[in-house]
Amino acid sequence: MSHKKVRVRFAPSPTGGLHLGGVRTVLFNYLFARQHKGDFVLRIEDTDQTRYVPGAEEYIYECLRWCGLNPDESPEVGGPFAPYRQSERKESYRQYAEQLVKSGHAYYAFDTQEELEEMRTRLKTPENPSPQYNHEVRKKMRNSITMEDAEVQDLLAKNTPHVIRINMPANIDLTFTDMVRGEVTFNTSTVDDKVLLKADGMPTYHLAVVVDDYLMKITHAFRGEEWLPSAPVHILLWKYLGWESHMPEWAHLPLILKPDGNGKLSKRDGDRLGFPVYAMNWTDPKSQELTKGFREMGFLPEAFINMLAMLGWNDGTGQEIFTLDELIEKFSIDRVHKAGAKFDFEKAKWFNHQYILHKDNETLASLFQPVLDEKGIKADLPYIVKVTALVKDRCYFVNDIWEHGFFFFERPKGYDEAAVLPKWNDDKAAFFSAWSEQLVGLTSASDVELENAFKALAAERNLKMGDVQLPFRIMLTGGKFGPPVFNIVATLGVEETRARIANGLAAFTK
RNA sequence: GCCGCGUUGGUCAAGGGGUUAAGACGCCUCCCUUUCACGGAGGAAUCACGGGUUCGAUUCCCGUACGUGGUACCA
Repeated sequence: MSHKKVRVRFAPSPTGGLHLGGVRTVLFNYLFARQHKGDFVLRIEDTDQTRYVPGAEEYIYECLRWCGLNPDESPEVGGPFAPYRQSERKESYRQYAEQLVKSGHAYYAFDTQEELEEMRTRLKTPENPSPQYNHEVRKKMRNSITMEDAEVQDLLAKNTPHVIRINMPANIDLTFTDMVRGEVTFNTSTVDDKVLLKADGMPTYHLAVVVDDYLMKITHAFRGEEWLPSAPVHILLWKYLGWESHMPEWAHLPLILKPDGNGKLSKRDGDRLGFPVYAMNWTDPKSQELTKGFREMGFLPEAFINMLAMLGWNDGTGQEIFTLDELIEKFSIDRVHKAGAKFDFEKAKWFNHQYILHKDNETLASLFQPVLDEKGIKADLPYIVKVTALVKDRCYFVNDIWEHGFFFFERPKGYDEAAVLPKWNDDKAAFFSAWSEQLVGLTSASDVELENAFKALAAERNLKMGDVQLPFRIMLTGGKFGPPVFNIVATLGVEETRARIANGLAAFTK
């Protein structure tokens, strides 16, 4: 078992944007595979044809590319176990379902939707609000257990719509070991006769996941905790199909919850609370509704991944910033938390901030350039790099470079007059005129030289630095913000600075 | 309702029979800075409750409460 090559899979159904919990599942799969020199496969679980959403599959590929978590095998890149799209494997499932019928572990059921509904409403009581099609109920339904063999054969011969259901044992305790939770026990009496093969011939998730994990030689299965209650179905299927010794080890990952309580985080919460839930922007092809993504919000993929890794896992040392390679090296499934975690967007922002702080200015600047392009502002890269270096300290997102440095690209549209006017006087106006003249000779001065010259001039005219530096800043930026004044001057250049002094002087001297 | 899983500051969490119960985010104070950040130093704030077991439980066991997931021909 231990010498088997590790193979893991991420198996999303292409029904919309990829949720951050999904990306975390990808991450854990990926880390585990890389750490064990194994394979990471992407399998598309598109067995529900009624939920097919165009574009969702391509979106998933793009997400994984952006995150840098590329699969070794997938519908896109192929692989030795192709096809990787379950709809294309349709034909392979029926035989296994039939095999289960033959061995008595499954049966044909001919109940119509209406009959099922009727059964549920009839059996529904306050004590049992959701009646299940189980070992008791099946005795009163239309299936190959209650009907005569001849009748069943007849219905089958006439192509009567039917499903195949698992025949859950009435009362056995099923225990298995989960890598995250340890021993977990279920009694089969509490689980229903799940449909294995639908009337349209497609398998349900329950059958497909077992058959494909077997066929694709999956050794470890990671999935969200919401799957835990159906684990007994899957385990029994492995057993009934005769593959028990090949069954993967299970790991049910804790859920990511809403920040304000009450359930799993959903895309609606993002809209409601103002942060992304999907990895990238997703536009619903039907409604054209746009759901915002982390990528477009200005998250760096490394930061996004790092943040996700810490949601439910830590290495025990207190370290929080990890490169992907470090994560591959240090990740361990026994250090995955059992309890769900409320998502904290403030912490997510902090991660991105850390990555921005340590990212080189050239990369940041080129990521920022499109923002300028969009605004129709032309600036060359070296200049953007200088600006980036000056403002990145206060940026949580790449896009924030604009918010904190817009005045490097356009002149102030207005001034914080309340901060200047009350203390404005002729002496100060004269000082700035003189300073502007002096600047002509300082075209290649450094920020420090500029500051010294400014200080000397102020002293000469009996003005305190504090009295003139703030007005100067406001002339240049419009307000009480931005990097150190003389860095701004050095970046803007003498010519532009003089123009702004002139404008400021005009505005303040009314 | 039933079944499963869980519960350490507001949030993420380390720890796991004897500790001043780490650390991070956020919040607050101060220093640096004649803006704001960055950086630095501090601060407030935690073992859900009740029973056991034990010389001793935050830690182990059992209950309760609460949270969360499932209970589909969805995944």
